[in-house]
Amino acid sequence: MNLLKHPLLFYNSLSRKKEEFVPLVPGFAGMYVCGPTVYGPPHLGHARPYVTFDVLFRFLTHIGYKVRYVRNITDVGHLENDADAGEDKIAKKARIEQLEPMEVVELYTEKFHEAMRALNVRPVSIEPRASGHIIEQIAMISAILENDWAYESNGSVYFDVVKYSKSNDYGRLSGRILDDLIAGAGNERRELEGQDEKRNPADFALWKKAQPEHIMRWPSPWGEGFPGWHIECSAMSTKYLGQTFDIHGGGMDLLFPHHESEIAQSKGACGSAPVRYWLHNNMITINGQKMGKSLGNFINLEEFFKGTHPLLEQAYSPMTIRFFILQAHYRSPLDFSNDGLRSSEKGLARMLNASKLLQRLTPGTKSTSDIMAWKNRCYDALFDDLNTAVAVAELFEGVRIINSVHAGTESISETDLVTLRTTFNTFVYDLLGLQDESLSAGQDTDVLMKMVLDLRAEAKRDKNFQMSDKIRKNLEDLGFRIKDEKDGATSWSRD
RNA sequence: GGUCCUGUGGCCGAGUGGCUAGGCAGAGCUCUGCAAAAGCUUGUACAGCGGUUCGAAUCCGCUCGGGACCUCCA
Repeated sequence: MNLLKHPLLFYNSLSRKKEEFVPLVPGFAGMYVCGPTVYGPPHLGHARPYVTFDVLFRFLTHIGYKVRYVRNITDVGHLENDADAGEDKIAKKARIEQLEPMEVVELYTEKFHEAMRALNVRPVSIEPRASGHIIEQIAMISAILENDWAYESNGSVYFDVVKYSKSNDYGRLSGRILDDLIAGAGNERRELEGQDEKRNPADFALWKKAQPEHIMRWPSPWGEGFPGWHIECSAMSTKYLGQTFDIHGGGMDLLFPHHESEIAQSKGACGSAPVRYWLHNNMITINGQKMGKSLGNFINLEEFFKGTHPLLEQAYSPMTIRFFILQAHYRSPLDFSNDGLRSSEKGLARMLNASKLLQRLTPGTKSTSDIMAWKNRCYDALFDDLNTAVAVAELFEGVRIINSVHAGTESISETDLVTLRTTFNTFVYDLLGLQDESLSAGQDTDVLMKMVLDLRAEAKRDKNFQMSDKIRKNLEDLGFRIKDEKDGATSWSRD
């Protein structure tokens, strides 16, 4: 089976339906995902897109694509909506903590990377920083100005949405109608600084003049300032993936205005639509409400790993979080709950246990399950809009087969066993990116455990169950769970 | 107010015009010195009300509930 030729479907936010993925250049895939704004610690909401698109990255690579995956670090810009409107978020945080802005950026960039490593999110191909691409952003703004899609006003540059929309479908991606935006602008909109500089409230900033209190600032043809809220992604995706590229991903909350503006900027600068397939993951909610920085209801990933947040009844390991996310389809909302996380934790343990069992399964003469059909269902799930939820369900069918063969109620042929092993391990470890966190016990522990279990086996042979049970109990108290297998062997794992 | 999404068994969560999702929890049985695990069996859900259809949880309409975006946010 040539996996590269297999139809791969994506739900494209632009067309609002599933489309077959056809890359711009056969065999290559360009992918851009909006990265984090590094002015705070990463929270559960961050985990979703980065885990989701990590799986996509892994899957595209697995089926034979040469993938360039670009995910930015936003370390400049973005206005705040409080009394200090107009001030750079990062600058504000810096002032509060008495740090240089770049110190804040470094701190939270590293925190982000730590969390990603813990979640086994693979490093991306290129991770550009907005602050390192000021020149590119200025160049793009200049191009937009030259094409007359923007205007300068009091040291700032704004994109002329009204003019642009006369010959372009501004609002197509987000399903917005410009008249509605303008109509709603008068009452519902907050008083953002600089509104009076705009020709129309729907216009958005490409470059903002720096206020005196603004610490992060760069020189530009329009004076000292900082880039607008959306231009970095356009500039960096263009630089590393080209004027038009295959896949752009991000959270649904970025549809408008961020991604809508990206399209307008790219068309304004280059004349062509930047993205062929727009993929958006849904939100993680808490008590049915979006978990987000602005709502203040987020739980940091570190708090999950340590169980330190008041809403958490226990700690949840990175792999539990990852598995929890993958058990839902990326376009569905996912509600946080202790019960949900706990069931994911148990389910994952069962799956990884089966994986260990699989390595020492012995083949029989024939197979009682259709392994090829099962394998195809696993692949079909991911080919159909990256349905990890269905893939996980199929893997549990694999778990059932593995356990049944081990228990002797089913059998498997030698060739099917090879297929089962390859497919199961490929999906669990390579594609879903799960890992067994209990395996990192170390060689010393292995040796010692073997000795202790040998002693216990001896006690059992002597029918000294009092002793064997005591050993088991003591090990359990130390966090080691042991299990007597049917074949007389004893396996162990860490809690 | 506008645009869009959504409502599935105790909980979490797939999916589809007619055929088993899956996980967790629960019940029973089997295996086992005991334990743990595992296997087998079991629950017959799709917000409500209409309509289309031979047949709808799946399509359409209405009602009710929840959410996202419209302002930085994954």
